[in-house]
Amino acid sequence: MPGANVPHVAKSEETRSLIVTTAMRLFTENGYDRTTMRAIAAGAGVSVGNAYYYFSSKEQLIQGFYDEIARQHLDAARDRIDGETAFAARLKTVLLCWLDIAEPYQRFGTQFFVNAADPESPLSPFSDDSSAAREASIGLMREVVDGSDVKLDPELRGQLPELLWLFQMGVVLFWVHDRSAGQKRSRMLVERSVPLLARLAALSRLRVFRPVSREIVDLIQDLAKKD
Amino acid sequence: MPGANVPHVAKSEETRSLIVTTAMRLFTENGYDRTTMRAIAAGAGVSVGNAYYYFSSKEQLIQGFYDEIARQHLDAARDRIDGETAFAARLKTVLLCWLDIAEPYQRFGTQFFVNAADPESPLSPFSDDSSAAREASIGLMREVVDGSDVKLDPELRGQLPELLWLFQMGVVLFWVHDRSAGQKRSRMLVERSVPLLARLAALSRLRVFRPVSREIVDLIQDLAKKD
DNA sequence: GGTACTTCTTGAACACGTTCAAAACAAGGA
DNA sequence: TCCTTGTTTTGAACGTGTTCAAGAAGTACC
Repeated sequence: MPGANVPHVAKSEETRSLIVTTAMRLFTENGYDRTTMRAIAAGAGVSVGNAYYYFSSKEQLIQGFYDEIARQHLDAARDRIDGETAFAARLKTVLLCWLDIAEPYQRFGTQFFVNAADPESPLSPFSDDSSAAREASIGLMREVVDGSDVKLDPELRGQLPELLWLFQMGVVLFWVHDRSAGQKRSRMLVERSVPLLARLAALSRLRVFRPVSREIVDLIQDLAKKD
Repeated sequence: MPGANVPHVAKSEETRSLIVTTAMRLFTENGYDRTTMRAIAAGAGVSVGNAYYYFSSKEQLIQGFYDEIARQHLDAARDRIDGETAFAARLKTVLLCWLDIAEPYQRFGTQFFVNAADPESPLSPFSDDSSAAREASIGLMREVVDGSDVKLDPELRGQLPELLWLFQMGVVLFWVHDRSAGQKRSRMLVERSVPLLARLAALSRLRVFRPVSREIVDLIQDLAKKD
């Protein structure tokens, strides 16, 4: 039973965290590829085999790190959109907030998202292993919509958080390829695409646009089935 | 000077092609990861070092293969859209044609596109090394637009081929993650999204929609600058 | 305290992609 | 025929991620 003084459990958790901390430090210092498992183990003062006892692969080591970014983003974004009621402003804030938090890690974040692009990898944003993080992110987008005063086709409203999450994945994809200073191209993408999205969403209530809007929602729903 | 009977040059080219052929066979048989460079070399009856004399890496081996798919797609798609004048039909045909041609290779195609997701990799669709193939694909999309009778906002018309190419990249991304039999989910995506795109494109001429449409085009143009 | 059981740790060994110095081969000129 | 120069081929060796049998350390029960 876990308690305040159960030394062996604490020790184990300590070793685990020591390994992941060392790994993150070395990744940021030298990049993912140039950091070897031997170096991580040596830096943490354990054997290679021990690192593999806690993490099943080198890839796995960054999962914890990914969770950390996601957690920071949720907290910071919730804080920043509090009180704001305009849909576009809320969405823009959430996305820019992600760019802020992820900025220091872009260098090896790239490597991370390359691994994540593998559909077989548990790091894929679409995988079962990522479903908790994914649901949390979609939940944030739901807050963005629900906390705003935007008027929407009700059909669209239910689906919108998921669509916004997909859009965020698109922004991340762009960010991974973004080599501009301070990722200012990614910021431009957000600054300018968000108002457009907001206008498109508003247009969804127009009669000419409605059937198209409905069909888009239907299609996404069908594609999401059994995935 | 290359001629009909310059045996040593022919020999070199023969070895190169023998290696790539063997590699492709083994990749399709066993998958990319499970095929070792040693196995490829052995299968081709050469030494490992020799394979590296012709191809600088294992990744590089699939570049030739990628070019082959692209070439087949260009030929087959041009053939299939000949005579068709409806924009939606032309676009749908081109995209479904790609799915047809790529189908046998989905198994290790996945691995290929994972490598391609790395922005640093020469295999990235956005890299300089891929610019020739990229331009060819965009050119095909231009044929799709120009050979059709679609009426468009002229601002949009110039940019549309590039946008359609981007859309195709999106379809490929979906396809990579598609585990359904015969990739029927990807086919559904194409079948149903293309008519929607066509309707959206047509809507671009409506007064309410125009400013939005213009801004989208501007944004894409700015984002494409110096990239 | 001794004994069985689980958790944790080790480092040698393996398989793979990749490199490289050296050898083999080809071709042209003396 | 021998020498020179450039191309092609070799396979041992290196560095890497990963595995695994073995042992050490800790825990629980008698």
